[in-house]
Order: sequence, then structure tokens, then C-alpha cells
Amino acid sequence: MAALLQPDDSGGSSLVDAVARDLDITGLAASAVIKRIKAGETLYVEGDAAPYCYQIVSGFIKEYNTLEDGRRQVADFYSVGELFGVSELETQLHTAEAITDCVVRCYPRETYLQTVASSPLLSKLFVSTLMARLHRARERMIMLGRMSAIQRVAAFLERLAIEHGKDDNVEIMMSRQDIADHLGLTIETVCRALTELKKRGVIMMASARLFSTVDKTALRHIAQHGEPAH
Amino acid sequence: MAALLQPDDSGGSSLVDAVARDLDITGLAASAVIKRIKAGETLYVEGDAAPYCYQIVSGFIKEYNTLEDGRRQVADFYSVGELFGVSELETQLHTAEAITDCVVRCYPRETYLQTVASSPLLSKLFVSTLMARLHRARERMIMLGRMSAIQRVAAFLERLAIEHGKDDNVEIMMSRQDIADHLGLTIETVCRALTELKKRGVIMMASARLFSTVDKTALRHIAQHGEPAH
DNA sequence: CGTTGTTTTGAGTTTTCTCAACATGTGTGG
DNA sequence: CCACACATGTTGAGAAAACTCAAAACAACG
Repeated sequence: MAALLQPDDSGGSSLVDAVARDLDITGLAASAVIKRIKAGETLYVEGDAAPYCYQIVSGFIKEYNTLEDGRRQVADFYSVGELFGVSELETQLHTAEAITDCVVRCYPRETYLQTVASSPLLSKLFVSTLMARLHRARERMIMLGRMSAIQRVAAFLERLAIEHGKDDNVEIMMSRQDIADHLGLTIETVCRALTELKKRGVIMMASARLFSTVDKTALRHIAQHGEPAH
Repeated sequence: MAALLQPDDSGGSSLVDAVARDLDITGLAASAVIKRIKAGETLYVEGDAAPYCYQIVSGFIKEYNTLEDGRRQVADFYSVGELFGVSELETQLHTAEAITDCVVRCYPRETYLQTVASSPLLSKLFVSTLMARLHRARERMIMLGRMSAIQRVAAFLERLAIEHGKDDNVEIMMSRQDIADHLGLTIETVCRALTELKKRGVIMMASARLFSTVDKTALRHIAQHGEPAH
């Protein structure tokens, strides 16, 4: 059950990202504009016209929505190589903000979509990326809809560790507020969950932004059942 | 703000669905198998091999995940014309169950993806469908992560009414359990929210599965702010 | 070394959930 | 057509989870 929740790398860096980054088989790198933005700056805001879609050359970006009362929902985080901000609509549906200083490659959106559609290979890769995104979104729907605070935080850390590639000294790029806004919790609840995981000896934190998994099995178990193995 | 939450029809019946259904420009209808399933039966279960992808000819289907403890998260509902169960993986990530008796067209998955990738037009339409799905998923992430029970129910009814095309006597195909599993709530909380909306004179219900919007503005307002306009 | 921003902890409130009872429907066999 | 059983939906009371507000600890920075 819930195979969707088994962490995997499928969403992280798809072939299309890698191919586009390294080989430029799209032939689009020439028409792309390079843009540098500082940590905290926004690349685009919800409702903006969307002339470009973007790919991260370096840095880390969050994409979110703001509600009327100022609360936010972070839809996704993107790191090196990932494509984002691509929509078939004329306007952006999210706000993209740099978490660290970033360099991004900006492709003309229409041209990009046109080029992708005209090549069977690119089409397949692009569709693959979109499907991976859809999986990620659905994974998160399960977290948001059906998991307790500690489960969400455990699952979040597990994924961070996987994307990082090892369990030791994983850097948490985003703030507690970002994590909270991603997991549908408050800052305080995220902190308390982290404290609880430390107390239980499941993780260790060298600093607020650096953790390591002490007991991988227990972390997995908490993410799935909310309680440590009896 | 939160333009993502403004209901629109983009996800409902995309061009690709319509085109594929009416004109068979994919040339795939010939290789498709027609399957009939009764209400309550499953078309596929999470983890099953995925030889096909599906399109609804008639009926109404829900796609969900089951957690270890039996709780469910309904990812999406599909109605006539919609394509679903298409994944680039070899196995299904969700379970699909008929809510009403259904007739579905089953396309060989690999062939389908291959055919779509080989035509620029089909590619564009297919990508369009996937993006609409992604929007829908993100809309729901906002609901699940940041909206109160009554906001979620109000937003859900609003969308039902829009998809139905009018505000009067909208049929609620799914059970309270399905709604709860979709909105990340319990049956009881869904009922209480519905009762509250009736009390406030925002909706009327002819029966448990039939509602009409009395005050569209108030419904919208509650979906967005949680409280009726002062 | 103070200033500012972020993270953590604490106490009390609010929301939603759980468990239990009750109501309403729907379908079947007598 | 009625009576019964079974599924679905609604309401209530108390428990649990997460939230809010407030304060304290910790870090980063000039």
C-alpha cells in the first residue's frame, strides 16, 4: 500500500533536465537568457505574465502561493538542473523565490514548448518530467491530507536525506517557515516535531540547518506509522 | 493572490480528451479495448502492472491511495472523456474504483505514449492535460495544507457546481467518505460543514446527494476566507 | 557587543477527530 | 405493499492534535 509514498529519485533530476543541461539537444540554450538573483528575491510573482520558463543553473528555489490572509503554501522546492515555472497559461500561477543566491537559465516559454512538442524524444522526456511532478504533488497530497505533524516532518527529512544522497550532515536549505508552509503546519509544530525526533534518538542536529539520520529504520517507521516500532 | 484557487474549467475536459474521444485522431481507438465495470469495483489497484491507460466513456471514477492503517487519500475524481491511469512507470501508483457503473476505453499504455510523442499536435494536447492535472493537484495542496474544514467543503461544492455547469440541483456523485478522503477530513467534519452552510443559508440540499447554491457570493467568500462576508 | 532575525520552548485555546448514538434511505423477501 | 436489514448520513460529547500568543535562547552581522 501507498507505494506512492516510498521515496524514490524519480522526481529529482529527470533525464530531460540532464539532457537539456549537458547536451543542449533542444538547441535552445542559445536563445536562453541567464539571470542572477539574490537570496530572498522573487523571480516571478503569481499573476505575472509568463514569457519564460526556467532552469536552475545553481542555487535553490521555492515556488509557493500566498493566500489573502498572508498564509502560504509552498508547492515545491527546486535545485540544480530542475525545470520550473512552465505553464501552458499566459500567467504564472505561483510565486518563485530564491532561497539561496541563484543563477537561472530563462527559456522563451512558447518556443520551448514548441520545440519540445516537435521532437518525439524531447516530448517523451518532458512528459516524463511532468509525470514525476504529478507524483510528487500527489505524494504531498497524502502527507497534507492524512499524515500527522511528526509523520510529515519525518517524511520530509527522509526525502531530504535521499536527495542529498547520504544520511550524514544533510543541509536543510530552507527556513522553518518554509518547511511549515510546505507541510501545512506552523513553525512551532515543525520545531516540536524535530525536538521529538531528537529526543527519540532518530536524528541528530549539529545545528538548526544541519541534521543526520541516526536510525534510518525508525525514521521510515515514524513517517509511515507515526510511532516508533514497538 | 492565489489565482490557482480561482475555479476554472481547464482541468475538466481538455482538448486532448475531446479530440481523442470524438475524432480519434490518435488512430488508437482501434487498438483500444472496451471494459465495463460495476459501481464499487476496482479497475486497478496500487502496485498492479500498468499495461493500459484509460479513458472514461461513461460513468464516474475515483483514484486513491490507501495507507497502512486503512485511511485513504482520494487524489482525483474523473468523469466522461477524461484520461487517467497513465504513468510512465510499469506499475500503477493509485487504485481506481468505479463510483457509478462505468464503461472505459483501455489503450495499450506504451503504444499510447509512443503515438502521442510522435505527433507535435498530440504532444501539445497531452502536455496540456498533464499541466491541468498538476494545477488541480496544487490547488488541492493549498486546500489540504492551508484551509479550514468549512473552506475545503465550500471550495469543493463550488467546483462541483462549476463542473456541473449550473448552481441548481448539482448531483454529488461521491459518498461522504469519498469527500472526506478527498479533503483530508473525517465524514463527521464534512457533515458538520455542510450543515453549517445550510444553516447560514448559503446552500440548500434537496437530499444528501443533491445540493443547490443559494448564495454564490457567500459560498465563494467562505471558500476564500472561512467566514461569511460581515 | 548590541541589533536583528530565526529557532525553540511554554501555556492556554481552537479545531478537528473519535466514539457513540440516532436518523434516513434503499433494497429485498415475505 | 410492508417489514426488515443494511448501508449511508447526521448529530452530540469528550479527547487529541495542532494552533496562537508570548517569551526565551541562539545565530548572524555590522
